[in-house]
Amino acid sequence: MSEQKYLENYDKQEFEAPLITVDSVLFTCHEGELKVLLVERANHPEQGKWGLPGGFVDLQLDSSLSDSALRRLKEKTGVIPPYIEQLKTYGGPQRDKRGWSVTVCYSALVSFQACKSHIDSVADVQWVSVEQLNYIELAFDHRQLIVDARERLRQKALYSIVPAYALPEVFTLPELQQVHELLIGKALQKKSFRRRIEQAELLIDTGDKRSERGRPASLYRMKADAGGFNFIRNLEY
Amino acid sequence: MSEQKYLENYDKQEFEAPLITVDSVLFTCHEGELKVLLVERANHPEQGKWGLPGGFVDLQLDSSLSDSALRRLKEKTGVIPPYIEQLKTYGGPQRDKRGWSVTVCYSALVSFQACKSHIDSVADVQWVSVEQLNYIELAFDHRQLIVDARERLRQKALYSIVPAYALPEVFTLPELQQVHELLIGKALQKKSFRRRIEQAELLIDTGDKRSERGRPASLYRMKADAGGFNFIRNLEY
DNA sequence: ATAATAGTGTCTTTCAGACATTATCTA
DNA sequence: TAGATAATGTCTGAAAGACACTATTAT
Repeated sequence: MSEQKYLENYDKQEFEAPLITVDSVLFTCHEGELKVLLVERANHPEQGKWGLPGGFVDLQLDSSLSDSALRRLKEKTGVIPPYIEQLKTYGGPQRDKRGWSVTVCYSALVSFQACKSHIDSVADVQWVSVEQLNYIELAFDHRQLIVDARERLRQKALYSIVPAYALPEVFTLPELQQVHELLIGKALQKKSFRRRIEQAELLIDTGDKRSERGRPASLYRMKADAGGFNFIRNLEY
Repeated sequence: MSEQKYLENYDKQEFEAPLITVDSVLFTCHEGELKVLLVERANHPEQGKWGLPGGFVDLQLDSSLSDSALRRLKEKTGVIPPYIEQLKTYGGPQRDKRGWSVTVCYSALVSFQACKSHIDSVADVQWVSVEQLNYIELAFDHRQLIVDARERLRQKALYSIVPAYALPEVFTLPELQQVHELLIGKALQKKSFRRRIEQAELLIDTGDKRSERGRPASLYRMKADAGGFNFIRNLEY
């Protein structure tokens, strides 16, 4: 049989296939806390529980998996987050009551300000601090996905400045250090932190300063490729 | 409607879903070369081309995605590889002629010896050195999956001794260094390489030595948790 | 002036790079 | 003994940790 004949006769339904979804763990940093975006589930299964933004791939709308993740995040936040990375794919017969299911999980970062107005305007989307997560019942295995995303981001904080994407476009070095400390779960040496960022020339000094109690801090923005830079040596943990 | 009623009425076929497969890039090191396991495709599509070991998830046999990957690798090599890690998931409408498809890709390592007899006994499975890959037409986007797996393993070689899983259970330090050099694509300082492994106490000296031309080399085996260890400082590249 | 926060100076420590030297095997 | 390969000694350099010190604002 030729390949063409094979394709004409191919029946996608011949074998039972898993359900497949794409979910995202979207983090931000606000008021000194690390927060995750949760969505209240409008439909079964797990109706009424809170879970990660995501859903089935739309074969018409989505031309890639990251497209699908970004489409959902845009729906829920009003913006395309500046950082998204594929985390891991989870699959098994138990994680969804409808049957064998697979979810491709993404990890993303956005500033609180970028989506504040959009999120304030809807009732079924909220930022939840990672501390409060323990007191909320989450849908499916989403608690595990958040744990894994957090651990990955923690590693990133040790050898990159990717966490800067959880801040507004313009930020101070002490603010950035705070995000890293939140993720790593440990205080960092101011000097070490600044030194490595300066030496790698990852930030642009805007020339402006921000003042509130004490000496004003210089304001920086990330260079275009700064998110892709990895230090050769990790911070201690 | 109750969740129970919802589940009873749920029709998995209601929405068109992507095809979903699991593929693995299995590496080994043999005769100073890095090699990848390829399988000749018996069926359409891409019949006759060589591709990665993998296939559709079997909802009865597989209880997780890694199960599915390991089942295929066992079929093709006769053994369960000692190292497997999820690499990345690829999805889109173009990568498989049958339609929108997703593949969850794993990266794995095994010693050449462990599966030599099994692989020699079948005609549709072979080790191909990464150099030769350029001259072989590969199915789907498998060339890209191999490139990505190799790049990930290259990174691992800079901060871990995961590449040791591409060697037999017992190996010498010069052998291990050679695998790292193959992956990183650069000669390493003998002293630096040995020092970090010694200091981290990742290997057990078997007490035996292997002799062939020159001073005999000590034989080591990995400690149980050595694959999970990461150095805080990378080798240069 | 004081408190608060931002930012620097500088010494120590850690660990990889470089490369010369020594050790132990076979032919 | 010569050649080959394994393993060590040791100096240098790069970059993080520690922490005291200075700088700049508001009240």
